[in-house]
Amino acid sequence: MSKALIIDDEQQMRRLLRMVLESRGYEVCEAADGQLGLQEAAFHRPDVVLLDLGLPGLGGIEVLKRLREWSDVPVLILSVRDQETVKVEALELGADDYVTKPFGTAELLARLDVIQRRRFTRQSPEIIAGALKLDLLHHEATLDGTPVKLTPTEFALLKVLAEHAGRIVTQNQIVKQVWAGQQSDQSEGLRVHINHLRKKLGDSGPRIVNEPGIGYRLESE
Amino acid sequence: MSKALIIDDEQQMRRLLRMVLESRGYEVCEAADGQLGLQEAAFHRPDVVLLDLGLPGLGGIEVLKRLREWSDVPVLILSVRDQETVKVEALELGADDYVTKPFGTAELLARLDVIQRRRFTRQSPEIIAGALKLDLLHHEATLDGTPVKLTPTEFALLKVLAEHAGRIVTQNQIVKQVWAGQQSDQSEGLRVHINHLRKKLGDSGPRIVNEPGIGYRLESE
DNA sequence: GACACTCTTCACATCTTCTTAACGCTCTCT
DNA sequence: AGAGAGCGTTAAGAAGATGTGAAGAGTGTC
Repeated sequence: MSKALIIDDEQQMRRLLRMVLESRGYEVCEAADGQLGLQEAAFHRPDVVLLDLGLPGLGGIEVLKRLREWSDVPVLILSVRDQETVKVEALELGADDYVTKPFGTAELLARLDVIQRRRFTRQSPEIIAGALKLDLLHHEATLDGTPVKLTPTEFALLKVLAEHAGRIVTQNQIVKQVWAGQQSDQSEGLRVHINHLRKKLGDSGPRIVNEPGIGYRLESE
Repeated sequence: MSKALIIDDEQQMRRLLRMVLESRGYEVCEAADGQLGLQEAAFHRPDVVLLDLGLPGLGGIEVLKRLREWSDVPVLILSVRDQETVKVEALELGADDYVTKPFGTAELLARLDVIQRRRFTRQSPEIIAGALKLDLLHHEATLDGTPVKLTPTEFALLKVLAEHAGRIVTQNQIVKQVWAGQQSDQSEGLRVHINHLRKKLGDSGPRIVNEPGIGYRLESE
């Protein structure tokens, strides 16, 4: 049975969520503010976290940031409309998805399913983008079946791009995910590694195109 | 209520499908060949498409390919046995699932439910104003589904306008939000960027209207 | 210690984007 | 009609971002 942690300051919302989740077979625990939420997360080790962005005191973003320092637990953001900027920030920090209040229970459960399933699918860890295949388990990359030798950072970088193949990935997002937990500005080195990747991928594979001022995109032709 | 589009050349099959779908609460529209199907899809914007692979003229595969050029709508393939190669091709082109004729209504509805739910996967925070869509996470703008290339400031500017779509935004407000944290007076350059945006949005998209002496307004329509 | 490998840093060339300035148009007020 | 304000449009230089090669620092292996 899966454990879910609800971090929300409104008691009414917590009660609603608990009902919905328990009816789906989740084991539920609650926290009324960010500080308590982090403690609960550390203690109960939930399988999924539902996090309200509009927390008093320790804000939702801050909670997510600290949580991500030691945990990969899937996080579903609960937000109200017109918090677009905050939502973007949350997703960049590694939140898995979000729902906008007020939300339908069907949608909530569907999204929970998705991010839970993503967890399990990671056990057959492969990312495929056109002719490119990344074997996450063995840290091996193949292009049209022939292996490509990549260094650890190159692999991590390519992984981020391939996960969002076809879409733009912000330099911020890349740096945050590839050099997680480092403070020094790596945006310089990013260019170099992109350069190396492009050479190794050659002409046959997917192209890494730059969107000036924004980030990069992996084009699977 | 969800809208479903049936693309099949056999009238009998269309009638059967319509009955099943309407009993489930779908709003149904039909097309007897691929060409019409694409037109219907563009016009009615269905939430799900049921596509027969054995279409005369413009084949099912071709229809799917063209559909996917501008739409992410979930597609359920209807095929007869022994079309394995074609089915694989369809799935690779972005079809979501298939049922083999003859099929049971229960199975059909079940699969519809599944691919409908998949619509929820991975939501990005976005602003929508008519045909225009701004994906804030990926910094991507699309007009009727086709991507529009915007520079960072253009994107920021359009974001401010789209957030208040239909209402007037003062030049002051625009400048403050787009060039936040800069002191130099950008109200000159604003005109230039508005000009660029109008060109890129073209005639099909929402118009940027000037309110003399006040500011600008995005007319969604 | 020599070597191979990787990551980072720097310098410079190249390209994109931003800003500035200039000019013409339209509208309003006198 | 003329003057001025506000806006649309265009072009060009400035500023900024990216591509690319190479050199040095750190690491682990033999």
